[in-house]
Amino acid sequence: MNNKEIAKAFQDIADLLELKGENPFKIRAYQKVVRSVEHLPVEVEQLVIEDRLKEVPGAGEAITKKITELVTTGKLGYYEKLKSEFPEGISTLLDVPSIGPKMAMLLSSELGVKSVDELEVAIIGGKVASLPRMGDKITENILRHIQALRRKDQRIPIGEALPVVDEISARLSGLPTLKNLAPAGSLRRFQETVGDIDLMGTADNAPEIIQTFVSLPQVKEVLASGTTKASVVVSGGLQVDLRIVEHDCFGSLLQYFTGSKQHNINLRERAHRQGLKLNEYGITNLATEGLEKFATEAAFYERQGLEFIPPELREGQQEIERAERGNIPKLVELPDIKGDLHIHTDWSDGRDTIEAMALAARELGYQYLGITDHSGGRGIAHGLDAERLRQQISEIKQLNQRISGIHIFSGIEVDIRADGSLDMPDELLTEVDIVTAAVHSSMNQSQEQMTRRIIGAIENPNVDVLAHPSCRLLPDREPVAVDIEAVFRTAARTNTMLEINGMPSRLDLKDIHAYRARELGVKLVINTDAHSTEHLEFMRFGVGVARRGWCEAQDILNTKPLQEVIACLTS
DNA sequence: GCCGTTTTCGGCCCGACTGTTTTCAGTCG
Repeated sequence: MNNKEIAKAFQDIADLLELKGENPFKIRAYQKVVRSVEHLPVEVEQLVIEDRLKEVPGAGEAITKKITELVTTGKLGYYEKLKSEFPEGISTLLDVPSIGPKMAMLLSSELGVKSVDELEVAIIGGKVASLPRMGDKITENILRHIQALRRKDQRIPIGEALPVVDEISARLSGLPTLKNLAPAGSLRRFQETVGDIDLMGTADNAPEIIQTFVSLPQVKEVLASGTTKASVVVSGGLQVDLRIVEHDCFGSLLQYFTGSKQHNINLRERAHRQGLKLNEYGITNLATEGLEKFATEAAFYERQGLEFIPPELREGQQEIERAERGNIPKLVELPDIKGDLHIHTDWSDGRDTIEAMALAARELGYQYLGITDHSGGRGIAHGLDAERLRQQISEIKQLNQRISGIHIFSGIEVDIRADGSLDMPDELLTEVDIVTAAVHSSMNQSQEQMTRRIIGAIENPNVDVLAHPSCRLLPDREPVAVDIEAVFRTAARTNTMLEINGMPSRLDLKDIHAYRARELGVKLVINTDAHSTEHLEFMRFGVGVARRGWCEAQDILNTKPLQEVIACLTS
């Protein structure tokens, strides 16, 4: 049973306990464990085997026992019993925003409603509005939420959200009185998907700023517009909120709206033990009731005796304990990156020439660029065969003599065939500077087959890097079934690097996998998989994932200067 | 159900908003 399934079972337990009206703190305990399991870099099954469940934040004696039962038997008696106490489907009502446990139970007990569809019928039939404490406004609101739920209203990949923010920020940053404009929320934490966008800033003339914001050309609909805050929907359906606040509380406000929820809960619990109360306006000393304000987040954390915690780490894992000890890593940053080692050109399925890509890379300040076009393999458009790869190697040699200021590595993204063999003869792989291996076909293999296939490839001494290891595509294609832990252990043993692919639809390795690979001593490389010069900009997405994986520059090959990379690739 | 620089019981993050209420419960982030 994988972590996703375990998390779902415990989320369901939390929902049912809510419907039951259980102690809210008990419910919170289950929810905390759900979030922990979702962020866990290792499989819970593995922790059960090694008797290490106590390491899961929030798992105490009772929940540890329940997890063990669920993992070892595939069933959980407590969960089954709980489910039997409620009509099936009732917890799906909780998926509708504005419907909580109390209302769900009321709808179920009074009207027998147990699905969103039935709820809609009941509302239209006027049955819901006649219930106690219900009125037309509530039912209209529920209907709106049901329709939004159906429309799509799902979370948007960060690759789509960030450009929208950039565009809006560029427009607003022209306003001379607006300061500190920054996104908050899951976008700032660089989660791979975001629900909506929260922008924050400080200004003396908030109403004017808000007016400019709601009048932007990309705004399709204004949901709310006040003197300090506005909500709009921009083209593409994304909701964007802008909040203008006083300069002197900006630090605590930004911290509050950045979250995550679990991080903030943990932080406040800790503050409470110190006799302090945290809120978005600052820190209150509970004894004196005096409020201290903070213009920056760093000062806000410092006042609590904590090192600054970068937003990407604020997920309620071990970041607060680490900050207490002054032990927060110096995370890798975009300016640390000195080259890109996985890109495509018009020799295979890329758009631009090798030279155009190299010049664009030089423009970004890079020292090197690795050309890794596809091998001919199974139907990949214009893949290189042995003969064309030789030609390309020779062209790269000539280009390196002609172009200064950037070094071009020859390379190949060689296909890992279904049987685990590579789609290019070994003698040719020894002639290129960098060999990147990747799965592009037969993705439905069993976990056993796929694991053997990938491990076989990275055991080949000519393979330097395993590209996009899970092969997932956001938002639709699930990762292939593979024992990722076994892949990491093999990569560590064979000194094969794993890629963090920054293409927004991939982000693969993902954050928690990057964390685990690094922990096991695997060297990582952040690439864009660019198919055109513009795609080289995807590097920031890869860096964002690496930061969420607690990676420092030293963990990443392409933060090294050219000579070190050459030494690494030839060793 | 968890957890401990007020420890093995008695606490548990904090505030805003909304609708329906006549003082607050429910929901959300």
